[in-house]
Amino acid sequence: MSDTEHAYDHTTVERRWQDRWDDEGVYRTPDDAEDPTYVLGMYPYPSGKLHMGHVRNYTITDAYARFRRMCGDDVLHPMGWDAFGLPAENAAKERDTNPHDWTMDCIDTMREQMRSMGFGYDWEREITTCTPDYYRWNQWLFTRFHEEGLVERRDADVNWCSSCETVLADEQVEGDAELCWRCDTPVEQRELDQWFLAITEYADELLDSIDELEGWPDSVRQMQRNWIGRQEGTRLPFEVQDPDGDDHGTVEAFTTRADTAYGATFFALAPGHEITQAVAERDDDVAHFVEEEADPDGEEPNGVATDLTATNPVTGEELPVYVADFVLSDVGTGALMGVPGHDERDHEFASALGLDIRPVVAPDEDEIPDVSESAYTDDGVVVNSGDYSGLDSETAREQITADTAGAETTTQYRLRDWGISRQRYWGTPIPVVHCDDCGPVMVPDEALPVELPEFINTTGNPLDAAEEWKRATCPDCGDEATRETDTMDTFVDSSWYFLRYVSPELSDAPFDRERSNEWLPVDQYVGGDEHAVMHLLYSRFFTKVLADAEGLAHREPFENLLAQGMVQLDGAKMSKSVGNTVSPQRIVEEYGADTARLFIMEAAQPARDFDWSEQGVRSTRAFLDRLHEQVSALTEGSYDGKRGTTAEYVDSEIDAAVAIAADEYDDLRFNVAVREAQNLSRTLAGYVEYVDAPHAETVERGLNAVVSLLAPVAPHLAEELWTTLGHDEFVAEAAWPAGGDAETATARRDLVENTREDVRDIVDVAGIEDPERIDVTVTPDWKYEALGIAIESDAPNVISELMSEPSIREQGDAAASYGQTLQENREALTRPLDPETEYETLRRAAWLIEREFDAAVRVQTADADDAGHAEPGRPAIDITE
RNA sequence: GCAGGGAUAGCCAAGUUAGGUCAAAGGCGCAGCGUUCAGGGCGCUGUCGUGUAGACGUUCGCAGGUUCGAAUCCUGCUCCCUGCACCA
Repeated sequence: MSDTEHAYDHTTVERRWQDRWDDEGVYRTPDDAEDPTYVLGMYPYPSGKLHMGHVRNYTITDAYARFRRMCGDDVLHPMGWDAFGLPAENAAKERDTNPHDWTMDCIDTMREQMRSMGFGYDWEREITTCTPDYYRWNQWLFTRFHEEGLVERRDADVNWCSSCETVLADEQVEGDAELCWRCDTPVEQRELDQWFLAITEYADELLDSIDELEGWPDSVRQMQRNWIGRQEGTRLPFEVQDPDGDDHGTVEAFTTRADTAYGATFFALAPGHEITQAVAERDDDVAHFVEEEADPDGEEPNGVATDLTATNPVTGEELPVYVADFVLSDVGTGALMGVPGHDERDHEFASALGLDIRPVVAPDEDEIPDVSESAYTDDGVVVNSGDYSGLDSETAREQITADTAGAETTTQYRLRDWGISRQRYWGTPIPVVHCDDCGPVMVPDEALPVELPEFINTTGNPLDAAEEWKRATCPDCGDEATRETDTMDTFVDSSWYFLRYVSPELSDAPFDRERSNEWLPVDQYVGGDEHAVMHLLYSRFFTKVLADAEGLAHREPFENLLAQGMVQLDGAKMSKSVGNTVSPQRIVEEYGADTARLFIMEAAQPARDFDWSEQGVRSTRAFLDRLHEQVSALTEGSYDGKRGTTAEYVDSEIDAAVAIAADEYDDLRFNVAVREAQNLSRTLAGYVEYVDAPHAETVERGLNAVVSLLAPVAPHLAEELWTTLGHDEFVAEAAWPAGGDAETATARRDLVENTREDVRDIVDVAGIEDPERIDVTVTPDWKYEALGIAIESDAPNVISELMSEPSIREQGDAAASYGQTLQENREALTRPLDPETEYETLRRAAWLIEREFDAAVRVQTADADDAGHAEPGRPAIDITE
C-alpha cells in the first residue's frame, strides 16, 4: 500500500515516537513511586509472534495505563515472558537447536513487535521466567512452602500424555474424551512419585473470599467456585465382611443425604477400590467385571454382585455389596451407600439389577412418593425411618450423624492438591536431592539456584539423561545422592510473577516486601478467560501463602479483573489450525499500529467478542487521516474569526467530550470514550465548514482535546499532532484536559437534541415546506420556580403551596394550569437545567437548527408574554413559514 | 441434572444494581438529501403505527403480580449461552 493515499506516513511517525519514548524513559516507574496504579496484562508465552488476541489484550492495558498516567497517577505497567514450557522443547528438536536459544529468539521478536505496537512498558522491569535469576525464586519459594508443610511427595495416579511424555494437571485434561490440552492426545493414567503443593489447605479461604472479589467477572468467580467444589456431608462407617465372617474392616462412605440412610438397599465399591481388588483375586466374576466390563464413561451403570455384606451403621441392616463402575475411585472415598429411592443413578442401578427400592423421604407425611419408576430427590419429611420418621431432611441429617457411632460431618472438595511435577527439561528444577539414607532432602538456599544443565536431545526427560548433573551430595549427610529430575509446572512461575515486577533485580528475596505491600494488589489485570481457573486460582493460593509465611500484606493479588473477549473472523475464533488469522504485523505495515489499536478498541467493549473487519480498519485509518488534515488546516493559520456563539457551542461540546470520555475510560469502556473523540472531531469539522471565519483558538482547543482523548489508544499520531499543535512535552505525559462535569454536559446535549427533534417533528407533521423563522422561547422563571417548589414539597397538594408564592400567583390561570400539571406528575418530577443555562445552551446551538432548516432562528427568554407552553427543559417553538 | 449469565425494534447491542424526560443510546443494514456529487468515502436526516405544531397508540422472550407509574422490582413458564457433572 502506498502512503500517497494517506495524509501521513505511519511508519515514519510511529518509529519516531517509539524512539523518543525510549530515549526519555517515558514509561519508567521509579522505585520510589508512591503506590502507583498497577496495570497488568497476562504475560505471554513467547511463541514467536504476536497474534490479535495479544494485540487486543495489551492495547487494553496500554490504553488504561496511559489514561491513568494522563490523570496524574504514577503507573506501573510492566511486561515479561512466561518462558518455560514444552513447546520450546519440541521446537528445539524440530530445528536442531535448544530451548533456551529458541525461546530467547522468540522473545526478541515479540519484544520488537510490542515496541512496534507502541505499548508503553517499563522494560527495565522485564522478567523472563526461564532465567536462573527468576526461577531460583521458584525454588526458594518451593523450599518456603516445604517449611510451611505445604509440599508433599506421594505416589499418585497421574494424567500422563504419551506424546508430551509428561504429567498433566487435572485442569490440563480437556473434555469427556480426556485429551491433552496441548496436543489433543488421549490422556492415560500412570502411577508416579509426584510433588504436590497443598492448595487444598487453602480451599476454604479460596472459596469464601471469592465473594469479596467484586472487581471480577461473575463467570470467573463461578468457575472457581465450581472448581473448588466444596460439599458438606456425612461420613458413615460401613463394616464390610465376607461370607466366612472375615472382616474387611470399615469402609467410609461419604453422603450428602444421611437422611436417606434407611433407604439404603445396597453398598457399592469402585472397581479400583482395594477391597474390590482383594475380592477379584478369588472371585472370577468380579475380576471379569473389573477387567472387561467396567466402563466409567458408559451411559448405563454396570455392576456385579460380590459375596460381601456391609453393615449399615444407622440401621444395623446387612446390605449386599456390589462393585459398580459408576462409583469413582477419586470421588469421595470410592465407596457409597446406594439409595435407589432418592438418587437417580442409584435408582437406575437398582432397577437394572432388581434391587429393593424404598421410599424414606416424602414431600409431606401423608404423601409417600412412588419411587418405583424414578427417584424422589428433593428434601422433605423422613418416613419409614424408625425414630427419625417425621423429621425434616435437614434435621434428620444432623440427628443421624450425631447418633451414629463413628459418623461425622465432613466437608469434601473437588479441588485436589496441585501436582507440580513435570518430567520435562524446560522448567524449573525442583530443588531436591535424593539420598539413600536421608530420603528426599531440600537443597539449601545458599546452593540455589539449581541450574538446568545443557539440553540433551532425547525422547524421555533430558534431565534423566544428564548423568553428571544428576550426581550430587546429600546436604544432610554428605553422601552421594541424586538430583530430582522433575521440573515444576509453569503455572508455578506465573503464580507470583506480578510480585517480581515490583523489584525485578532484588537478589536476596523474590520480592521487596515493603514495596510490594505498597504497590500491590494489581489494580487492573487483563487477560483471556482461558485462565479463569488455573492461573488465577494458583496466583490467589500463592498470594495467601506468601501473606501467611512472608509477611505480604495482601491476601488477593488482583483487585479488578477484565476477561477480554475474542477477536474473531466471520464469527469464528481466529486459529492457526483453521487458518483464519489476521496478522498484526501485516496490519501494522499497511495501516499502522495506531489504526490497529484504534480499530480494535472502537469495535466493541473489551469484554465482548467481535469480528475483525478489514473495512472497519480502513475507515478507522481514514478517520486518522482526516484528523491529521484537520490539524494541518489549523496550523496553516487561515482561521481568523472571532469567538461567536457558534464557537461557544463548540466550547461546551469540548467540555462535554472531555468529561464524558474521562468517565468512560475510567470504566474501561474504550469504545464509548473513543467515540467522544471522534464525534468532537466531527463537530469541529462542522463548525469550520459552517462559519465564514472560524475562531482559531476554539478550534485549537478542540483539536487539543481530540488528540488528548485519543492519546491512550492512538499514541503515535497523538504525539505527532500534539507537537504540530505547538506543545513541547509528550502528550503521553500531558495532563488530561480540563472539562466540565459529565452530568451537566449530558443534560445540555439532551436539551439541544430534544429541541431539534421537536422542530423536525413540527416541520414534518405540520407539513411546513420552507420555514422562514423559528422562534425558540425558554421557560419563564416562575415555572422553573414552581417546579422547584413542587419537587421539594411534601404537601399532599402543591397547588396551594405554589399560590402562596406571589410571583407565581400573579400568573393567574397559567399558574393554576401549570400547577395542575405539576400535581399530576408529582412523583416523576426531576430538576432540569435552570432557565439561564437553558437559554445559553440553546442560543449556542441555534446554528445547528439554522443549518439544518435554512431558516433564521431566534432564541429568546420568556420575559415577553409569548412564552406559550414553554416549560423547564422544554422551550416553546414557533415556526413561521 | 446443578450453578451462573442471558432473551431489548431488520441485525448487533446499551439501558435493568438506585422504577419516572425510555418509543428506548450507539453501531450495522436499508432509504432520502447533501458534498462543484459516477461509485466509494464523508456529512445530515429517517428507519413500530397513526397524525396538517412538538401528540396519541402499541412495544423491551411468554403469562401474571406490585406501583400513581415497570424494559427496570416480584412469581411462574419457555428458549439460548457458559461452566461443572455417573460428584455419592
